[in-house]
Amino acid sequence: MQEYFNFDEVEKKWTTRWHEENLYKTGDDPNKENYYVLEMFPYPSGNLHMGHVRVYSIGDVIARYKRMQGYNVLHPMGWDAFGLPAENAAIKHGNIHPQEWTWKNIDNMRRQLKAMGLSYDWDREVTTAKEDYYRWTQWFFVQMYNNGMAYKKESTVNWCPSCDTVLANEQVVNNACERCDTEVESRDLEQWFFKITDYAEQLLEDHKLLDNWPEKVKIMQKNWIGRSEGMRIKFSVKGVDEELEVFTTRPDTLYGATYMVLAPEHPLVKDLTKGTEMESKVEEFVARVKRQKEMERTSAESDKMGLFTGGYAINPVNGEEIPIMIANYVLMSYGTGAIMAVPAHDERDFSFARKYDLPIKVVIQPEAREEILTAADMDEAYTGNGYLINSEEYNGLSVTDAFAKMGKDFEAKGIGNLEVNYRLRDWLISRQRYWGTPIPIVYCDDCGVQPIPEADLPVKLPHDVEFSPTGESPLTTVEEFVNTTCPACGGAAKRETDTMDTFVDSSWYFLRYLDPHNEAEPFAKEESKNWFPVDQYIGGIEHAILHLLYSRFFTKVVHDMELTDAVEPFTNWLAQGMVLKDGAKMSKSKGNVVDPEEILAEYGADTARLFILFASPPEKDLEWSEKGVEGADRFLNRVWRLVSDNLAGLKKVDADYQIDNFSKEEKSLHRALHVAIKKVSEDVGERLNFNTAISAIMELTNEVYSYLNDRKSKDTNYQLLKDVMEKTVLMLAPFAPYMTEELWEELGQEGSVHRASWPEYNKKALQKDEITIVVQINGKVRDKLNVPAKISKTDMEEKAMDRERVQEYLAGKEVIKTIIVPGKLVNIVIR
RNA sequence: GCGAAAGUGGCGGAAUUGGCAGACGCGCUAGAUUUAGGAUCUAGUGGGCUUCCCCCGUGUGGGUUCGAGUCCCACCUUUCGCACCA
Repeated sequence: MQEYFNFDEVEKKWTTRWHEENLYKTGDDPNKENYYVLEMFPYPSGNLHMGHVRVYSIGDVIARYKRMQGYNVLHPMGWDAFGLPAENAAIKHGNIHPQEWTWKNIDNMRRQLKAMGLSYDWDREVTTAKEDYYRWTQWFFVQMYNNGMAYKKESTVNWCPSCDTVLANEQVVNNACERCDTEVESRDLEQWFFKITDYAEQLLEDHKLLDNWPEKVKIMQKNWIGRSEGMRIKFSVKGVDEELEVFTTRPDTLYGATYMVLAPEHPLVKDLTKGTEMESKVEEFVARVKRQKEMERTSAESDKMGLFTGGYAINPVNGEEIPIMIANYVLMSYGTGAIMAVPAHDERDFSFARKYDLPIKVVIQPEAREEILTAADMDEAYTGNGYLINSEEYNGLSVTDAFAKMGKDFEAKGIGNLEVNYRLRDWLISRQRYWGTPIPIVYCDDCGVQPIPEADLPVKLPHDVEFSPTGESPLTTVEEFVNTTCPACGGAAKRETDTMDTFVDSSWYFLRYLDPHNEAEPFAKEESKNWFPVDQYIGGIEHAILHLLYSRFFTKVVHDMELTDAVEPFTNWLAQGMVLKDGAKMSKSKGNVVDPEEILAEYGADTARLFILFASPPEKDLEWSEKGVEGADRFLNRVWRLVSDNLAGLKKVDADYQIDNFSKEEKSLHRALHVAIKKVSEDVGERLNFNTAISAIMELTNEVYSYLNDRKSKDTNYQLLKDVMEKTVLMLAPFAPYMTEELWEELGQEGSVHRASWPEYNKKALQKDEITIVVQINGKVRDKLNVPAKISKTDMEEKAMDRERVQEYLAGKEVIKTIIVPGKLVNIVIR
């Protein structure tokens, strides 16, 4: 046996054997429970980065641990292979096709993942850009078109001028493109949408089922969905035969409405101003607001701009005539695009009213205030609780009671309806780019919009395309693609040329893994019963809204299509932290990138994995440290040497012994073993705290070293040592799969360590004969003493009191009381 | 502005239920081994001090408690999310 761990040799040896034995094939033992662990699949950029190393190391430890625990484990890997960088690379380099670029990257990254020793079932590899996958993405689209979940409409959408395509709302961050950070523009276009808003309530409601999701992420999604309860109230408009509807969360302040505001895009604006002296002014104003960037318009700090339209609305409760304004701070995309303004009790309305000198009428009186609140002494809106004033029969009611009573009354009188509104918009899925799933729709002059029949799927993405971005989909230039026949009438028709957002591809890949070779359906329902939902999902928090919300939506759609019983895709989600170097995220521009390939070449996969799991708990950010990597390497070699140095002795015996006549040192080592098993099992299995699990194994290893050092001249108990080493190797196996496999073989074991059972601890072995208790005087530790483990409370107190040191402290003082925590401490309170 | 999380040695971090703060690792110091270096092993390593005794110590200030890193209140700093959504 080598004296040190030669990772290169060992990795080569076991990579081959594992492949030959198909060791990580998904289990199908009917006597075992199933467990599905999944990490977010990568975009094939070409090379792994440290973030990948971290997330896949975490997933692999869980997969390996669960296998050893006796589960059938589904642990698959694939490629989020459609997307812009492939096209951009093609444009930049001129001579490489996006497909070729992608396939090449996948090959390289697959090689890198394999080098990391990850236990994937590669037979289930899924690639979203392959026909056998996107065919089913299209199939889902057609199903969704047929049940009304996919539809086309013209609206104002976000356009990224750098990516030359529209974006979904979720892909716009601070008014900039989530991918390239370019400021987005608004365009009015006809686009395809998924009706995610139909599921707004359920997406919120079902957060309840996601106990083990980070609270933060649920809050982010909740904010994004933006549910608010309120009322839709109808105002009549003076002199115009039309009603003006507003949405408000404060119907209780209706008596305080002193003006109305329409979004500049509101259709009523034209009706109100047509032919009036205001017409040209209003038109000018609308044009000005439209020129304003979305950012300026929707930022809380920016100035509110408004203009009187000349029209008046009638307050339905008291008949008051109130002026109708238009203003930039009211958005057409939320609610009805119009509001009733209650400046006394809404901050935005207040600042607008002050700026344009509009009346302010107080209708809520703060409970705590003695004198009556008036508009004159307000310098900000009062939005808190209180009771109603200036509101006729509702005077004196609390805000909550008024809301309830007015809601009921207004509904009865036909003034308004209780309504729930959401900030969430439908998901815009069309993209004007080449490298994506074609939308399976044709347009026929006679039959209109026609989905492609199932039998004709996939609509293949043509290969030879001039894909330089022009703002229109590159597919429009491919005549063989565009010109087709109508599936309904057989006449000439044209294909949809937009492709789908790649987030569509990744919204259901976790379902395809269940049954990746199924040619008849996206997956068999039976397989979803076996494996779905994912028991443990792992990935970056940057997808808190995007991918995770879309996947939840998709799962609910698939559920309602009766293809699965599950309503949520990911039972547990671990959001892993970033990998930092010098306190900052690794990036090319900062020049602080550490290439995983170099680390693997220098230290091997086991060391790289061990370090990245040891340096920090998985959900926190991790500071990369070359010294830390060396430390991990040192530890693995310490374990290796324990086996190699004692191999002769270990080979002679079995791990079989009676503890009854163990020496003190042997007992202590035996106990340390079982303490470690308990700790590691809990940390890996329940807490997912791999850093402390590894430190527990290190402590055990340190115990073995001190045991061997203490006994230099005496006999080593090889039976015990063998047991300790076997179990150390088992516990280390999920972290360092190569080295442990080699040691397992050296220890004379048959079969793979990764098919062996996880060790169990013995409760009895954890017990101590003698324990150390602490004696405190007034809460300060003053003495420690060793006592039998089974000592009674009174004996504890007695022994503590007997101590010389304690007596010194007690001299001349009065003992007020003593607190005794069994097995831990005695605290003597003196005065 | 609102919301959430965090703040512990020189560094990464541990302390799971209110009970010995600093496990484990890095770094550092000393010793052993070695021709030397590296590697390895052993011991030490929060600060102070009248040095084996005591005092101080988990962002700051207060509080609850026999006892607080942990609970409560106020504040500071950092990170993240939201930010005219009616």
